[in-house]
Amino acid sequence: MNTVTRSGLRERKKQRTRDALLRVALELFTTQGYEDTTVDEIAEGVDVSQRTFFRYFAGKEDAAFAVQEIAHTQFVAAVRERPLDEAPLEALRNAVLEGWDTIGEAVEQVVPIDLYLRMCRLTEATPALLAAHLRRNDEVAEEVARVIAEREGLDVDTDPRPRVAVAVFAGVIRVMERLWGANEGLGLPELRALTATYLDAVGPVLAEKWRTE
Amino acid sequence: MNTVTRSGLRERKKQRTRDALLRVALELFTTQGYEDTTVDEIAEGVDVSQRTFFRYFAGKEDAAFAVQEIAHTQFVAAVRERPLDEAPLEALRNAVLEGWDTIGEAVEQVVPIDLYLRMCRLTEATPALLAAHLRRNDEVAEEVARVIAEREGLDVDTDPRPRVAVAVFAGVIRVMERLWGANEGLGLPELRALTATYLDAVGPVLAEKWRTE
DNA sequence: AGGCTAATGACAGCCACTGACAATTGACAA
DNA sequence: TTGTCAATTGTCAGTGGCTGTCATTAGCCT
Repeated sequence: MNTVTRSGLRERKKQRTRDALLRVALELFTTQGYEDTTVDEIAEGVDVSQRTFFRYFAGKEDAAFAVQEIAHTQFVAAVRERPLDEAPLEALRNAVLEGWDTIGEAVEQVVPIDLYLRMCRLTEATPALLAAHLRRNDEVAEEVARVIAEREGLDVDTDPRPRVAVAVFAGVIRVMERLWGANEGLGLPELRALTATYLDAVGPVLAEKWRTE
Repeated sequence: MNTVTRSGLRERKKQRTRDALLRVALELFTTQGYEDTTVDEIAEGVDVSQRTFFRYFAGKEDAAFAVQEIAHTQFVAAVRERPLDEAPLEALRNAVLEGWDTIGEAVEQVVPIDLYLRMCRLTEATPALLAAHLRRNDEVAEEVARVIAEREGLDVDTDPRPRVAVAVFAGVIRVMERLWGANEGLGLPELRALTATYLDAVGPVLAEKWRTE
């Protein structure tokens, strides 16, 4: 005769194991490098078998991006909730800037924010991780393109504009990521500012001539 | 001392081995899938040891992109040789369109062009390959950004415009790649036309409002 | 308490990839 | 032509990511 514990002991235990694996994984990745960290080390650090690690994560890579996925989910949701009177690129811009403001608390519920930022840097510096990151970005772009198309009442497979708009936007974000990865010690506020600066650069880029003399 | 004698028996033999490995690899990839093809199978198909395969290619992935790299190299070269009076995006556009016209002969010297096109489709459909492809694109983008910056006499680390321009361009190309991958049976001419169409869509995308009613 | 089921560990095996060393084979000069 | 040198290759052993299988453990429910 137990009060209906919505979250059984089982569920809580699973959650704790997953969190522990994630934290240990990111900690090891960021301190000794992604390639130089074995799954056995991670599992050992949480005192579970290697097999258990693979029951929680599809692979090493999956653990590396578990936190990033929070950011992606949040961004897509933000785009969905933008007022309909905003133009597409305006909505994307506002959504990403809003994201920089709220990402902190969202991430902090799983791992320290500092760990997340270090992981981002590592991604930029590790070829295998960068490749995976770009592919995930590509998937998010497709999802966002569908959202934009729906906002504008367009068919994403007929009208090229939604996908092109998102591609342009994603490209600029990517440039910003690269820049951030290259410069040591830029925090979230600087990131926000950089994003705005780079998005503002899109207009001038399309001008015919850049040279003034 | 003859400097011309690049054609030692040794050199020719090596070249033949490499070509054979490449052809067999792509043939197997495109017929039975990338993941379902083992390096042992490829090596066996050329009658060399697995170890030898890894002496010619850094990995399975490397073989999959050996041909694509020809296209990349050619594109970068084309951008470099564009007349200086063309605006940045104009130069990129012309370079890529010119690339579609000449890619055929360049590729055909190594593998049948049809094999290359099938490989491109496979890349789009195989997550691991798509990730690697996007990373390589990213590298090319950085290289091209430096070329554009030099053309315009700008410092690529100070002025955001070269990288942003290339990112916008690369984004549009990516959208086109995805579209091409989704539609069966589009050949090179259609690809060329699609590229032009999508590049033309960039301007309208930046307009404030898309909805006309 | 005892049966049911989900979570785990232990083990075997596949595949990509690497280092080391010995065998082979083209290149080149005596 | 032959012997020496260096490049190419094969063999073998080993590491690490990842999966299937099966027995064991541990939460849950009556």
